[in-house]
Parts: sequence; structure tokens; C-alpha cells
Amino acid sequence: MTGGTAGRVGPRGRIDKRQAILDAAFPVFARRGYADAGVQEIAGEAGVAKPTVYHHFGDKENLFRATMASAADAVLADNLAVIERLRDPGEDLHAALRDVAYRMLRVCCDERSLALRWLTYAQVARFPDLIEVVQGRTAKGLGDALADRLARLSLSGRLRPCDPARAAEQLLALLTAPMEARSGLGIRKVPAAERRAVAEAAVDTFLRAYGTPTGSG
Amino acid sequence: MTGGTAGRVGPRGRIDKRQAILDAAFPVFARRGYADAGVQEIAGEAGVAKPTVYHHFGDKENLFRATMASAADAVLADNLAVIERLRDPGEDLHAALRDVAYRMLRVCCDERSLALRWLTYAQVARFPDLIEVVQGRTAKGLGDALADRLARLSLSGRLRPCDPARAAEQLLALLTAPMEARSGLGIRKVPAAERRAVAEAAVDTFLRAYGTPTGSG
Amino acid sequence: MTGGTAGRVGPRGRIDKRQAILDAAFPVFARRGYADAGVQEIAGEAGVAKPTVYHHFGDKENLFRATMASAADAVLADNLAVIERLRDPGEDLHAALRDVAYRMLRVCCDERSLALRWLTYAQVARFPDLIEVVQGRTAKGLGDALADRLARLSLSGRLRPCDPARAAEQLLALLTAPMEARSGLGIRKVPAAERRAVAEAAVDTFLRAYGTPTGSG
Amino acid sequence: MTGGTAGRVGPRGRIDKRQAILDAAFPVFARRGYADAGVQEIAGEAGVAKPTVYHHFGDKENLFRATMASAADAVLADNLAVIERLRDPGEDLHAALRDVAYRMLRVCCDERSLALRWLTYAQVARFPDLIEVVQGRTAKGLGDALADRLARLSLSGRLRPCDPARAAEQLLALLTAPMEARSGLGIRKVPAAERRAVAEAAVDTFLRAYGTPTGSG
DNA sequence: TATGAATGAGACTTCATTCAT
DNA sequence: GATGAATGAAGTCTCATTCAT
Repeated sequence: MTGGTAGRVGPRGRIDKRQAILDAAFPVFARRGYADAGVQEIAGEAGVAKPTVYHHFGDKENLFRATMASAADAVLADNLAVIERLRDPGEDLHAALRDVAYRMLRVCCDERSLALRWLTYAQVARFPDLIEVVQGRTAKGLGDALADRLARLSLSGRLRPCDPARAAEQLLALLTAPMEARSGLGIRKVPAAERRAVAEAAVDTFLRAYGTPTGSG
Repeated sequence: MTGGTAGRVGPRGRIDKRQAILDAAFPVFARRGYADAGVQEIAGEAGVAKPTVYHHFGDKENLFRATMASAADAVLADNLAVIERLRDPGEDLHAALRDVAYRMLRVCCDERSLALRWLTYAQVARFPDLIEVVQGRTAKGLGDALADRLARLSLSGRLRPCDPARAAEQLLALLTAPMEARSGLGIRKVPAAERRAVAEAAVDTFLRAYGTPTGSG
Repeated sequence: MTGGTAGRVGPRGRIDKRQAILDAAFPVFARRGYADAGVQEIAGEAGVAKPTVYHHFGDKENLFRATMASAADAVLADNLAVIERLRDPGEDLHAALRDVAYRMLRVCCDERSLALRWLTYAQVARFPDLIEVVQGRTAKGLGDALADRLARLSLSGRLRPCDPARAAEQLLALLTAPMEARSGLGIRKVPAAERRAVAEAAVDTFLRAYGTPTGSG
Repeated sequence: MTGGTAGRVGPRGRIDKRQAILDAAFPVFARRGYADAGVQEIAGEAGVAKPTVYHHFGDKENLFRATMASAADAVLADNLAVIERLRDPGEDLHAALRDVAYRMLRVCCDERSLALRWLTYAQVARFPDLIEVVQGRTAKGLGDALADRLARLSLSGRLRPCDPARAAEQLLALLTAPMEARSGLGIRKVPAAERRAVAEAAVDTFLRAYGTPTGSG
């Protein structure tokens, strides 16, 4: 009842504008790339004046870093939510994995995830430290969480004894790399059916290599 | 017979300058990225004047496309040379695959390959058609050639019956994706031992999924 | 009565801050020049926030004027103190003049005096009225006081009959102009010996033109 | 006959534009001061585009330096032309000196000379090396030339034996310093009569100190 | 009263591109 | 065919100044 809408001014003004800038910046960077994204345009889409952006972030590089970190946080949260489904896989492990795999592909291929990867790749030369920030909050966090799930499955005998980190790394590889190639780095829209096929193929190969005779049945 | 040295002027002068520009352009684009690479700098490194670049390539976009295509050709040639080794795998299939895998990782991680991927990713928004050009000459060409080898191996009973394209896709995935993650998109230098471990793990999983009981022994 | 320390808040707080701003402003203007001196920096050095400066002085121009007037007052006070020494020159007029001349040169070349002159010159186009304020409080006041002394000396027969204003003007000219040239507008540090030589030469020439056969002996 | 008008294009284009920029820059700097003079405005008055200015001078600082040097050259040339008149002073030395002094005051007080001094003063903090450039080409050159003339006069017995450099320095001091004070650093327009009076007073004092009984008669 | 936040205007500088030689 | 010179457009960043607390 005390409100909380962004339009309010006052002590909340600062934090609201800061977040508004971050929210506006990511799509612009994603559209234009770092070098071609104008601070002017970002400010415009955020509904603030250009100097306000500089007031909050100092310069364009800083703004970019903050934007990327913010986006990476959001992407990781989505991915982790999907993986949670492996905590209780039910009786049919194959089906459960397939389901999670398919959902992960959807998350990995949504606009925001792809843009995040583009931008990271694109600016790796200019912002080498960005890799740690982004990878740490996406691939690494995702891999760790997945490895946790796989370790449990291995302990409970539903996967063969193995290094769960390696297994997680490879399952992710089987999912993301083909998807990346087929989607033309995200340019081509991959139909749901094909996405499902990729997930199925990845899980199939994964279980052939890591499954137990009885685990998936 | 009148000479083919680059410095000479004459009938070859034009084509030589064109190639000199291409050769100079790729490192500059790789260092600075497309937007930050100045035509001035490229011309300077090629030893020509700026208008000469425009004379040959029309504009910066065209120059970029030509540069990327040229680099992609070179990368593909390197990769194909490696895969040729699978034409006669010898008795120990596991060892042969491991050897090829390791060599492919080396090729995929050299400076030129990485720069090519960076630039492609970075400019995918501005040059969507570049993906076809680059992927067609690298990933696709590589996948096709690898599928050919795997099909032969399957037919000869050393791999289980399978879709060779899918198998090739997954083998490449198991190789490149972990490598990409570990190398921090190429920023971190991955030691040879780790590269070897990635190759070994990939081949191991691949053969568990696609091998035959007698194929690799 | 409740205290007059600067740090205290209360009735004196306002006037203290005002003076703190003035004291901080002059060195900043002197370092950077009017256009390049930022209100931000001045506020920072004064230990107040930017709007406080605007609260007290309205705008930058006003702040500049107030700062210059304050500095000019201080410089004039120093100069007048020196000239007072001519009130009772003693028996050796030459020596007394030489002594006063030397001291005046020292005052004219201290950091604050130079900065005041720089800034006046520099902003004469933008603040034409500043000249009256500054000159009125420095050169003019100094000339008048000196003329008074010289008139007395002329009346008492120690200088030949003359227009004391003109004599003062020329004595100051013989002192300041060579000094200005030699010091490179104050950039070069003039050694005390050279300063002394300039004073001696000025007084020598002055007494040749304005002295009486018996006046200086 | 081959022409030489500024409007011509071709090989002469470069040098013409360069000079046009210099000629346009000085008045703008003089009007606005260094910081407030916009490269845009300078380019506009020179009839060229802004990048052309940067093409020729690199940056604003360089442009300023070149502009000041060019103006200093012109001012020195004017002053030297005046002093040449002392080469053959004629019978009435007093009259000759007075004439030269008056003409020098006119040169010293013309718009260009004053602007040159303003700008030098104003920017002495930011361009300390400018002082050498400007003073070297104006005050120093003028003092040397004047000293030469005075030395001749001393040798021929029309001035008493003296250090000509010191004499020149003091004559210039007696001329410029009062003028500077009276003109309010050039802001006030000094009437010709007053200028004449200053010259007369300076020469009078100078000859009292440096003349010989018969020299001026 | 003193301040953090916000703004509108404008500065310098660089770049891709095109004439005229 | 190759080049020095010139340009129009645009971008990042800073500053003096003013609300609203």
C-alpha cells in the first residue's frame, strides 16, 4: 500500500533509475553490440537523461559490465530452476532427463541467454574479465548444480559410478554445442521438434555412456 | 617468369595488394573487433593508402566479409587435414580417435580459429549471413567430413550402427564445448595435459555410446 | 558567545562556510583558470556540496568575482605595508628606496599576486569590470600611496620638483615591467640576486631622473 | 601570373587552408579565450570543416600553439619596423625618441598585440612553454633590437656610457607599464593625446637618466 | 540549511567515405 | 590505379545549474 511503483520519486528514485538503466541497457547492447550501442539511446529507452547514466555508472565500460552481470544473474536463476526438477526424478530417469534437457535448451536459446553469450564472445578481447563474471554466473553455476544432481543419481545407483563434474560437463556439451551449431549461433529459429530431438539424442548418448542397465527403467 | 615477388609492380601488383590488404585486415579485426578496427590502421599495416582499400573492397563491410571468408578457408583446410587421419585408423580405434581428437582441439584453439569464432559471434547481429559463410566452411565442413569417416567405421563394424551425422555432431560437441568453457572462450591458455584429458574423456564417452564390444580392441 | 570555532554549527556556520568556499576557490581558479575550474572541485576542496556553493554565490561568475575581490584585498594590504617604510626614509634616500623597491618586488612576485594578475588578464574579456575591482585595489592603491610618499620627499627637497603621480607611475614601471619580463610572467623563478639587481637599476635610473644633487647623500 | 588567390584548389589547397585556419583562429581565441573558443567556430570562420582543422593541427592545443606563434611573428615584425627609425635619428634625439616611442605604443596597443598578451597570460598555467615562444618573438626580439640602437647612440656620444640592454629594458618599461595600467589591460581605449603624453614622459625620464648634456640638442 | 540526484547543452575528437590529383 | 586532403555524422563525456529531500 505504500506503493513501490517505479514512477515514484524520492529516496527510491535513485535505485529505481539505476535499475531502469540496467534494464534498458541490455536490449540495446544486444541489438547493436557494445561499440555501436549509444549511451544516448540507452538513456532514452530508460527514460533518463544521458548524464544520469554517467552519474550512476561512470562510463560506458562500467555500464556494460554492470549490465552483463545483471543479465547473467537472471539467466542463471532460470537455469537453476530447471535443474531443480532433477532433485526428484521419479521412476523413469530417461524421461526425467529428457524433460530437463528440453527445458534447459529452451532456456539456453531464449533471447536473453543468446544475447548474453553473443556479447560475451564479442567483447572478450576488450573485457577479458567479463568472462569470469558471466561464465561464473552461468555455465559454472549451472555445471555445479547439475553435477550435484548427477552425483546423487550415481550414489543411488541410477547412474554408473563416475566423476559427476565430468558427466555434467559432457551432458551440457551434448546439449548446447549441437544447439548452437543448428541455431546458427541463435540466428536461425530452431523449431521445438528439432530442439526436442537434440535433447533426446543428447540424453540417449549420455545414458548409454553413464547409465546402468536398471537405472533408467 | 618475370618474377612473382610481391614487391614488384605490374600485372600482379593489383592482386598482390589485394591479398596484402586481406592478410593485414584479419589480425586487426581480431585485435580490435569490427567496429573498433579502423580502415586507416588496416591500410597502414598493409602498406597502402586508405583509398586503395576502398578501391578494392568498396566499403568496410565488404572488406570484413572477404577477410572472414579468407580466414575460414584456411581454418577449414587445417581441420580437414587432421580428420584425414581417420581414413585408416589402424587396429586401435580408441587410440586413433584420441589422437585425432587431440589434434582437432589444438587446431580449434589456435589463435586464428579463436579469432574467427570471436568475430563471427561478435558480428552475428550485424552480418547474419556471415554465419553461413563461416559455419559452412568450418563446422559444417568439418562435421560432414567427420561423419564420412564415422560412417565407414560403422559400416565396417567398428562402431555400432548409427546416424553418422548425429554421431559426428556429438563427438564434436564433446570436444569443443568443454574446451570452450575451460579456455574461457580462448582467453585462458589451456595446458596440453588438460587438453589431452578433455580429448580422452570425449573419446571415452563417445565410444561407450557408439562403440562395439570388439570395435576398439 | 557560545563559541567561534569554525567547526561549530550555529549562527557562525553560514559565514564560515562562505569564507571556506572563498578560500578554497582562489587556488583552484589559479591552478585551472576560470573556464577549467569546476564548481565541483571548488566545493570539494571547501568541504561542502556543490549546491551549497550556488546557495551562497548564485553562479560561477559571482563566485569568481567575490574570490578575486577577496584576493585583491589581501595583496593590496601587503603592498601598502611595504610602502609605509618610505614614511621615514632616513638619511640615505637611495638605500631606503632600494630597500622598499626590493621588498615590493618580492610582494609582486609571490604566488598570490601572480595568480591574481594571471586571472585578471585571462578573464579581462569576459569580466571587463573585474579590472576596475582588481586594479583599483592593487595598482591604483599602490600608486596613490607611493605618490603620497614621493610628494613628501619632493616637498622636503629630497626629490626634484615633479608630478608625484607620474613619478610613482614610472618608478613602479621600472620595477614591475622588467620583473615581469624576466620572470616569464611568473613562470620562471627569479633568484633573489637578480631581483635585487632589478631593484637597484630601477632606483638608480629613478634617482638620476628625479633626484637632487644633495637628496640622496 | 600563375595565380595565388586563396580560392584556388589543388596542390596549393593544403597550404592555403592551413593559413586560413590560422588566420581565423586568432580572432576567435582572442574573443573567447582558449577554453571557450570552439573548434567548430574556428573551422566555420576559416571556411573549412571541423575535421580539416584536426587534419592539419592534430588537436586544439596544437592549433593554439601554432596560432600564437604565427601571431607573435606578425607582432614582432611590426615592432621591428618601428625601431628601424632609430637607425638614423637625425639631429634632435629627443624628438626622434619621442616619435619612435609613440609609434611603439601604438603597436603595443593595437588589438592584435593586446590579444596576444591576454592569451599568453591567460594560458600560462596550461601552456608554460608558450611564454618562451611568444616572449622570444616579441619582448625579447624587441629589446634586443632596441638595445642595438641604443648602443650605437651611446658609442656616438649621444647617450651616456651605459649597459644598452638595461637601458632598452627600462625604456620599454617606462613605455609599456604605464600604458598597460592606464588602458586597463587594453580594455579602455586610451586617447592619442594621452598616449602621446605617456611617450613624452617616458622619453623625458629616459633622457634625464641616460642622456648627455649635448646629446639631445 | 545543505545535499544527492538529475538534466540540457555543448565540447573535443574520430571515423568511414569521397574528390581531385 | 593510387593517394593526400577534405568532409558530414556521430559518439563519449563534462559542466553549470536546478529540484526535491
